[in-house]
Amino acid sequence: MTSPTPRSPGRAGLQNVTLHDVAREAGVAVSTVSRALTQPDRISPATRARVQEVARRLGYRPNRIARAVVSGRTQMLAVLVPDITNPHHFGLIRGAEERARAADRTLVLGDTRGDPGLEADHLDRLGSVVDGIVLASSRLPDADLLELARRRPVVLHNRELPGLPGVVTDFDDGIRQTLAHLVALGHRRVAYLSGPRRSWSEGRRWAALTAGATQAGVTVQRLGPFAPTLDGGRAAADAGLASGATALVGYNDLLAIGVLRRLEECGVPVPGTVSVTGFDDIFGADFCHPPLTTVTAPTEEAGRALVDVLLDDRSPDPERIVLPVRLQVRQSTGPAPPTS
Amino acid sequence: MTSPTPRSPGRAGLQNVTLHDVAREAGVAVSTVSRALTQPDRISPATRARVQEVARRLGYRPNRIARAVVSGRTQMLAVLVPDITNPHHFGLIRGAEERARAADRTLVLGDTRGDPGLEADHLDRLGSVVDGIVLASSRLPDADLLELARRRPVVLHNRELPGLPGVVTDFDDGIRQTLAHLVALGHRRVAYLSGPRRSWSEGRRWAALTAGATQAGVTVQRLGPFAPTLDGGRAAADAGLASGATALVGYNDLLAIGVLRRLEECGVPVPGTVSVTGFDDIFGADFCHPPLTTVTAPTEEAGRALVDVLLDDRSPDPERIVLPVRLQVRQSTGPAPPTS
DNA sequence: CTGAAAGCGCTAACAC
DNA sequence: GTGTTAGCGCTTTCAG
Repeated sequence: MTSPTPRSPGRAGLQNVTLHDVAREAGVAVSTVSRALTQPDRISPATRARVQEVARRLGYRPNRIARAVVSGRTQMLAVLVPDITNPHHFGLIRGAEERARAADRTLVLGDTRGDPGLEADHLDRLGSVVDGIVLASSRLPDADLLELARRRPVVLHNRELPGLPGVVTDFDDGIRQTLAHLVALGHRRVAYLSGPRRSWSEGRRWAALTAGATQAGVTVQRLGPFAPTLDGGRAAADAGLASGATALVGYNDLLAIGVLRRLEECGVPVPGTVSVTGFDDIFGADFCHPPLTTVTAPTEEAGRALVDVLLDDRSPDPERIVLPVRLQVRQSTGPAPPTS
Repeated sequence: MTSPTPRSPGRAGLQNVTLHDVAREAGVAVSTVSRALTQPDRISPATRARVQEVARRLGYRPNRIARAVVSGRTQMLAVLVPDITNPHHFGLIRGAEERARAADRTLVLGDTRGDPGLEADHLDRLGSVVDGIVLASSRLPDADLLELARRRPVVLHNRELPGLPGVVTDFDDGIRQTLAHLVALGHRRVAYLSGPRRSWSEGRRWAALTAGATQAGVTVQRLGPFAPTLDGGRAAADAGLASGATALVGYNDLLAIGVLRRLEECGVPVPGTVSVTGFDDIFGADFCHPPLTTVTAPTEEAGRALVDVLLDDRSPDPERIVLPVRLQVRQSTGPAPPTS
C-alpha cells in the first residue's frame, strides 16, 4: 500500500499534469495533444476543442524544462549584473526588458556581486537554461568568456573582448568632458578615486584620465582602490582630502555620493573646498547634497541594443556598439579655490 | 556533404559536448561518466581519473536542463518583485541571496513591473525551471496563487493568503508609529498619498490609517491613487498641498521623495508648511532634502526568512512571519504650523 | 488528421 | 566497478 500520488519526483504535494494524463483522459495520443496545444491548425476542430477542454479542466501546464531539452529553447534571456542594487544598471535592465518583452522573451536577472566565482556559478546553472546572456561589466577571465560564448549567445556590456559582440559606453569621452569641465573651472590638481582594479571600466577610465591630464596640463593622482559603494566613498573622501587635490573624480556615482555625504558630515564645503564628480548619473545623483556633477549615458538604449544583438545572432561578425555620453553639470563642481 | 557539426539544435556555431561524447572518447559507458562526475567515490580511481581528464579536455559541461527533467531539480530559486529599481527590494534581495548561496542555490530575479500579466508570464516560464519561488507584493489573484502553489513551493512577501506561507512587514504598526509621531507634533489634518489600489499593502496601510486616525482624533483623507514612483510623487505633492493637510503620509519612499522634490521646486518649506513621511527607508531617503522621516523594516531579514521557508518545505502548516518596523525620524517632519 | 515511435541529455535501477 | 536499460515530459519524423 503505497502513498496515493507519488508520481512527481518533486516535493510532497506537488503534482503535475502531463501530456500523458491529458491524452489518456481525452482518449487520444500524446502527440495529438502536443499538436492541439502548440500547432492547433494541424488538428481537426473537433479533437482540438476536446483536447483543449480536457487540458484546461485538468489544469495542464506544459513542462518547459522537458520542452527545452528537445527544442533547445526556453524563450528566456538572462542579464547578469555585478550589483543589482546599483541604480546605474536600472536603465540597462529596463531597456533590456522592453526589448525582451517585444520579442516575447522572458528576462531573468542575476546578481554576481562583482565576484567572478559567483558569476561563474550563475552562468553554470543559468547558462543551460536561457537562450542568451547579457553580461554587464563581467569580471570573468577572457578565456572563460570565450568558452561560454561557444555554448551560448553572449553579449558584453562595458567590456571589450575581440570576437564577442558588445555595447560599451564611451568612457574616454566622459572622462575627457569631465576633465575639460574641471580645467575650465581652474582646477590643476585632480585626484581619481578608483574602483575595482580588475574591472575593465576602471582600467579604461584611468587610462583616459592620464592621457587627458597630460594633454590638459593637469596633475592626476590615482587613489584607492575603493569599493564602488557609498561606504567606499566615505573612505575615499578622506583620502581625497588628504591628497591636496582641488577636484575629486569618483569612479562612479555611488562612490561619489558617499564622498559627498562624508564631506558634508565633516563640514567640508563642496564645491568651495573641493569639487566632486561621478560617473553614471544614477538615481539620487540629482537629489543628493549638493547635486552631483556626473557623466550620463543612454543606459536604456544600451539595454535595448544588447538584447537586439543577442536575438539577432546571425552575427556576420561580432557587433560592437559605442554609446555616447554627456556631462551633466550640477552643483558639486565649482571654481577651484584660490591657491594658497 | 553536410556541414561539419550540426548536432545541436541550437544556433549556428553552438556545439555542446555531451556525456556520450565523453563516454565514447574515454571508452566507457555513459553511466560511468555520469557517476565519475557526480559520485566520484563509486568509481575506481583509474577510470575516474581518465573520465575526468577526458571530460575536461573535451570541455564537457553538464546540460542542467536534461538533468532537471529527470531529477526535477535545478538548484535555482526565483524572486519576483514588482519593481526591481525600487530600492525597497534591495534588502530583500540581498537577504535572499545570502541564504540561497549558503544553501548552494542560485537565485534568479524577475521584474514584473507590477503587472499581473507579466507576473503570470514570468511564472509560466520560470515556474518549471526553478525549485521554488518568492513572490514579493504579488498582484496575482488568490486563485492563481493557490494554483501555482500546487505546482511549486511558493512563499509570499507582503501579501497574505490563507494556505500559503508568507513573511509580512508589520504595516499596521508602522502606520501607528507614524501617526503617533505626527500627532505628537500637533498635526490634526493628515492626507494619505495612496499607492496602487489593488495592492495588498495599499489596502493594509489605508485600513491601519483610518483605524488609527479615529482613535487619535485626527482627520485623514485619502488622495490618489498615485504611481509609487518619483513622478507619482510630484503629482501627489500638488494634491496634498491643495488638500489643506499639514502632514502628508506617502504610500512609500519613492513617492515621498518625489513629493519632497516637487515641494522644493515650488518653494514650499518642509516641514515648515507641511510635514512629509514615507515608508520603506530606501536608498536615498537619508540624503534627499530634507532627509525623509520614514518607516524602516528589516528587509534583509525578510529575504533570509523567505528563502528559509522556501527551502524548509516540510511545511507542517504554512508558516507566517511578521517582521517588526521602526519609525526613522528625520528632518521632513516637524511641528504643525499654527492654525490660521 | 492522427498515432506510433524515436529520441533530446541525463540519471537511476538493475544486472553482470 | 561498470555496462545495460529504462525512462523524465516533450517534440517530431514517419506511417497510415
